[in-house]
Amino acid sequence: MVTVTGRDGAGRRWSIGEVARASGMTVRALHHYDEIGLLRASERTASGHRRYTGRDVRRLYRVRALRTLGLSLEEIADVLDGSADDLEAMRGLLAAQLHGLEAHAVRLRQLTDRLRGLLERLDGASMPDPDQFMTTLEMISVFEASFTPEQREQLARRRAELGPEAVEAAGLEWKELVEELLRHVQDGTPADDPRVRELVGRWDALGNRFHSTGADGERTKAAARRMWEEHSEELGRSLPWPAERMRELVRYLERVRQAGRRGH
Amino acid sequence: MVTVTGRDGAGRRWSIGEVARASGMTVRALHHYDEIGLLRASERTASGHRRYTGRDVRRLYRVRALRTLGLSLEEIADVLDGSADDLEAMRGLLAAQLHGLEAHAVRLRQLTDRLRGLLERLDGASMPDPDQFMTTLEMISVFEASFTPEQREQLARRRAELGPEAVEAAGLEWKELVEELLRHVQDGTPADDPRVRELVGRWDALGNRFHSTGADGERTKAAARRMWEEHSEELGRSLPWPAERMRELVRYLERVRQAGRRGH
DNA sequence: GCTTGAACCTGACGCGACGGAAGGTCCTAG
DNA sequence: CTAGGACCTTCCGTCGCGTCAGGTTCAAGC
Repeated sequence: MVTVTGRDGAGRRWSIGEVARASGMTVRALHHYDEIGLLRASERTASGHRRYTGRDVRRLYRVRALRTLGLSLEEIADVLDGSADDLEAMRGLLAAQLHGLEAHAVRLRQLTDRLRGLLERLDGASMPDPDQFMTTLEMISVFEASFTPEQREQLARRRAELGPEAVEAAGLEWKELVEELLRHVQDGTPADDPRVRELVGRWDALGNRFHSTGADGERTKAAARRMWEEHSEELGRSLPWPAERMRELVRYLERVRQAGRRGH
Repeated sequence: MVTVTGRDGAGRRWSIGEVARASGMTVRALHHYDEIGLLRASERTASGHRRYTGRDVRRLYRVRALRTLGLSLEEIADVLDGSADDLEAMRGLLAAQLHGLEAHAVRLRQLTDRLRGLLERLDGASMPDPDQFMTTLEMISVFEASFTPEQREQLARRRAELGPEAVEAAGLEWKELVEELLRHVQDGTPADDPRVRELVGRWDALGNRFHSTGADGERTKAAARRMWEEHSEELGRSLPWPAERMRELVRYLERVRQAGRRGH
């Protein structure tokens, strides 16, 4: 008198509401799965009500399990309809999913780190001016758009190697260089004047300290130069000098470097 | 002869294509920002082409910067249109964002851990049967639906405290209990028989080992019992006994416990 | 058989941040 | 004058459902 749940003829049938309550899904979700063909009720009553068989319910449990792993409904349909529950396909899918999630986690970590850093600076009361803060944000945005993630990481490593006081000192030296060069721009000092040539040499050396050597370093330097050329406007706004004068300065720098190459 | 970039009259205008190239956004995105009112070009040519002013471009840079922090366009519009760039509002928004992302990161970690665990089991070759693997997945899904995340963590901690060999031993003891009790079910042993009462006592003690004490532990136990009652079908499928007999066993257990309470 | 309330049905819109295509207008250089 | 590139608006699609709206069916009580 053993009731083997046969291929599909025998056994209980469940209404959509019963299935929903038992599985913790909503009726609407089941409707949706039916619509997209992921899980259709094997039978309908004469009036069109869905009747789910035991097989259907088992399939739903698999769907739900795979959903909690973050798979898309399409991926779930593919693997469930794959030839005889192919374990290899499943393995590949889960591995790919893990890969994607790990990549996502890395980006998330970077984001939270940046947010924490920003909030610290905000809390440090060292930034009382809303406009200055927004401008800092803009600069960060320019910075991020100009370098690849690898280059940014390279720059961060180099800064860490140099240490905070060296970075601070470099900032001060750079400030002096800007002041002096701005005076030369205003005075119309020719681009092949040895004095400005020396100043630009110090400028470039200063920049080099923050780049590593080798082909990667060169590419990073080129990206930095492009950033200055294309975004001197925005970068200038966060500096204590007028943006227009900074643009002129960048153009002047380029002329001095060219004169140096020709003179050599 | 200082050209102060006036309120809005003077200065360059940029076409949408120029702005897109300079900012790294797509023309379509700028159209979208215009549509939703986040960033509209201050002017139009007679024929309807957008002309962006310097102010517009500056706003775009802020939008882009805030987007890289993961804020929604609506949130960005709110802070940018807030009264005079309110720093407090900004702080609150960024703090909330950080909070949300941290919560997201936690869920992501749990997910990747689970995926890694599953893949290890798959690689361990200890699971050659696709159907068995799918059934394991279903059980996980039932398990996760039955307990709150806190309860799951509580159970995991308790298992770790007991150590793997104690868990293994408990599994074996439980298996024996099931076999003996199934025989009593089949033999129709009355629910108040001292032998089954003793067996059920051991069963409950076995379960108690995995729950912590106090109100939390009680709630976890209740959730476990509900899981057994409502999902003996699915749980039974992954066990070496027929589901129907497991269902009978669960009902029998309940009768024995009631008889015990009455007899006392 | 009738009524009533719960359960069920289909169809459609909405969300978020755009991508992409269709079909037309405008601008500029040759 | 013409070609082609830049620009315009409008609309559909994405993903996984939630949430109506408006109608039909079911099960129970009278």
